Amino acid sequence: MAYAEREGLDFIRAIVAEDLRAGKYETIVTRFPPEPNGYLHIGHAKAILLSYGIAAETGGRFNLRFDDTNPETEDVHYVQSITDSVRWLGADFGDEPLFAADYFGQMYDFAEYLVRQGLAYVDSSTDEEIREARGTVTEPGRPTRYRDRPVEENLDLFRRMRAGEFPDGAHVLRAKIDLASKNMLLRDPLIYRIRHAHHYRTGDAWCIYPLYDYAHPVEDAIEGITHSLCSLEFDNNRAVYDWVIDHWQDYVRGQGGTPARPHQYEFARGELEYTITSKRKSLQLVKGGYVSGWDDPRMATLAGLRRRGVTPEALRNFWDRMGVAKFNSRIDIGKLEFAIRDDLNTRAPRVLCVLRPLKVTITNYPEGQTEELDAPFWPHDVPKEGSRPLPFSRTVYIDRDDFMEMPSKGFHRLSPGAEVRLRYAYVIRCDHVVKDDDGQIMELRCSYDPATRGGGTPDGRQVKGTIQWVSAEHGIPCEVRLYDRLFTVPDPEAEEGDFKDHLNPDSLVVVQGAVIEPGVRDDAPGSRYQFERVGYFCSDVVESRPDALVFNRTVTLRDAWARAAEKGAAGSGPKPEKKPKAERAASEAPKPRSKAPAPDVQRSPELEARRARYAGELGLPAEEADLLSRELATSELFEAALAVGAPAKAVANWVIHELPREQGGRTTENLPFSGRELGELAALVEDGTVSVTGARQVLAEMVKNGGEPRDLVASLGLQQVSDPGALAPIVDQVLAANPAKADEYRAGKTGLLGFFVGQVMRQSGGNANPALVSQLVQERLGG
RNA sequence: UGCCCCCUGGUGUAAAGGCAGCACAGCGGUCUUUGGAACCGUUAGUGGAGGUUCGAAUCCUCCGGGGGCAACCA
Repeated sequence: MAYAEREGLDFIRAIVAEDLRAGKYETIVTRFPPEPNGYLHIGHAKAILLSYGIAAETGGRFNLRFDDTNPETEDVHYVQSITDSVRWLGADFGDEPLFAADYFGQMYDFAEYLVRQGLAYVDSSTDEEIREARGTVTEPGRPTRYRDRPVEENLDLFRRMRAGEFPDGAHVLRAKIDLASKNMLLRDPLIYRIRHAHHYRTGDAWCIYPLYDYAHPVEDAIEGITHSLCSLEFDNNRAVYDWVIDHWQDYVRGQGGTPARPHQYEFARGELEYTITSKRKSLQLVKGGYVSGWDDPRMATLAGLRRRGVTPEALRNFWDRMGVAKFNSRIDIGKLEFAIRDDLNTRAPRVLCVLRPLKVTITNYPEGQTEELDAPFWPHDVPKEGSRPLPFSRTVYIDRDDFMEMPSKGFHRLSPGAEVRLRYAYVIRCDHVVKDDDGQIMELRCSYDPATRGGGTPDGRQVKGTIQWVSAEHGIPCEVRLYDRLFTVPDPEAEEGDFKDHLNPDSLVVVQGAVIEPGVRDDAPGSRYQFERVGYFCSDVVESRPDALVFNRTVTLRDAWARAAEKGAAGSGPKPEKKPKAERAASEAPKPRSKAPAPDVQRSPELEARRARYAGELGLPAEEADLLSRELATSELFEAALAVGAPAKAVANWVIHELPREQGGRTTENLPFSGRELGELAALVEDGTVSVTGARQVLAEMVKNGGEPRDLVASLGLQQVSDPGALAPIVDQVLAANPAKADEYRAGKTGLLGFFVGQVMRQSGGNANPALVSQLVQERLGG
């Protein structure tokens, strides 16, 4: 992955690339922090692969850290399965996983520090009291009567909590942040609670346990994590994360250390159509016997996928192709299937297996004769070597689906009187259909063409169909498990009622009595194959044995014939309508308004008066008057800028449209320049001294370091060039350098105007008059 | 209901204010001893309305839609 260029990188990798470029970190450290209370699923794979991938690509480190701060739900059994899955995926986390529980001592010490700093307090309210005092989304919270406890009392109580003097729930430790915050999570979050519970790792050493919002940032800081990646729903938690980290830094510095400064970034978790990932619901499937266990090949768990025959590489490629963004979606299951096929195509040797055997007697093949045909394991386009001898005899099995007594149009396999090729063997013709008394087809009597040994047709005749077969005498019976999607609807959890109502009754079809070529008998458990024309399979690691082979279908082959047949079938129409991405089209879309309505903004009388003056006396549009008078700081800035003398409209544009872009995270109050400078900048644009493009560069510099606009224009060399005589040569040069594009433009691709203007602007160092350039380009190109 | 995040073809995504591109799916074709694979071609998109700008998917505003937050879970 090219970190030198950020183009094409997902937004998180772009941030990492930028941090690396800026020298913010020497090495990138990421982590995957599962709670050991369940199995990993395919969505976790995305998170693991993202964090691990970034570390690997940048030569950094990746930690697997168990976030085991809740003794009541966690178990060492999950530690094992999660560790196995992460290793299987190929995410290298060093020798051993890490455990949050190992940091309990440091977390406790830091908590005492917070107490001593007056940043945390022991609240002895009941949980209902705390919840009630927290307020609601529309009302601020209120302090409980313990919020202003003296530091010494807090410290004493906290130490006694830790010493085990109190029962569960008697007290909690809370961070003292802001009870009135619009962000509910900042309303004095709980950071420690009392739980006299046995912890799978620390035993009974602790009876107080830290909560997520406190524990997680501390864990990250202790490990020196640089980029802490998590899913979107933790967005609101980032404010607490940063609060904790900020104080952690003070704490560590106070001890003479140099603290790490991790940052949290959120991305959309990966969800897949036709699967569920909820721990609770998955457990229902397991407990209720709907599946055989957490590693049932139909489960979206990594254990299940693995048993189904999916490789880690397929998963890696899949998630790589999916990318990373901030939009929650459910991914088309077909994309996963593609990635699996794409991977297995070059990985799985081809073998012959007949799922539903139909006996074929080759009447002109000598009774008792056997011969061995050489059959390659790989098709011509897979660059791998190897073949095996395939025994052929007078009686073979073919799949019942490959014979049609009354062939439909376009069917080119076997039917009465027709020819088909037995893969790697001979061309046969069906002479006679043998039926039982009920009319069931029992056997086909065919003749073979000895000249076609190996499958070729020396006479050049066309044999369109080629089918798989197995010698009856040599083939070995086996069980084949055909797995399909577990649910019949793309989003089972979103459906009304019980998600189990949407279980696919055909998600597992067990085929007994299939017959496979003998060569596979002693292959290792878990071996993967393509059963030619059928699909990708692997032998089941748990239940397959040489004398009782069991194969799991990983994925079917893409099947153009089946698709065409389905399409031709009576009125089957387009496939089940997909749920629109978002029911966005409120089709009776109402009221296009010419002017956006001013929202209800509570304004002080003073600001209200200003709004009226901006709209009236200054003649600004209502929307701009509204925007300028919402906050005092903005209004003050505007007024000061106005005093310089530039037109109100121009000044308003800079305050409303240009400043926010450059402002970044800074608040208007904290800008290193005042309204006067902004007004002067606007004036410089008005009198043509600098172009808007150039002025934006000046503004960016002003936001960063302050300064006088006029001086900056000079020092940055941004005096606008509006002389056609000076610009024309550059325009001509750009046009001459891109003759093909010029032709395209003349042919009607007018979108290229922006390209040409952009090129000229770049070559002129950003100080050409863009309107003039645009005009020049259009003149030259006959626009 | 307050705050926060998000919205690009059917699907997943790219484009740091300057050519809307890639992949899957679809459709059509070539090739083929797998109705597989590969290859070629092709359909289709910036939620809406305003604004800023020479130029907007990108910046501003409003509207619409999706998601998150009022656990002593993570």
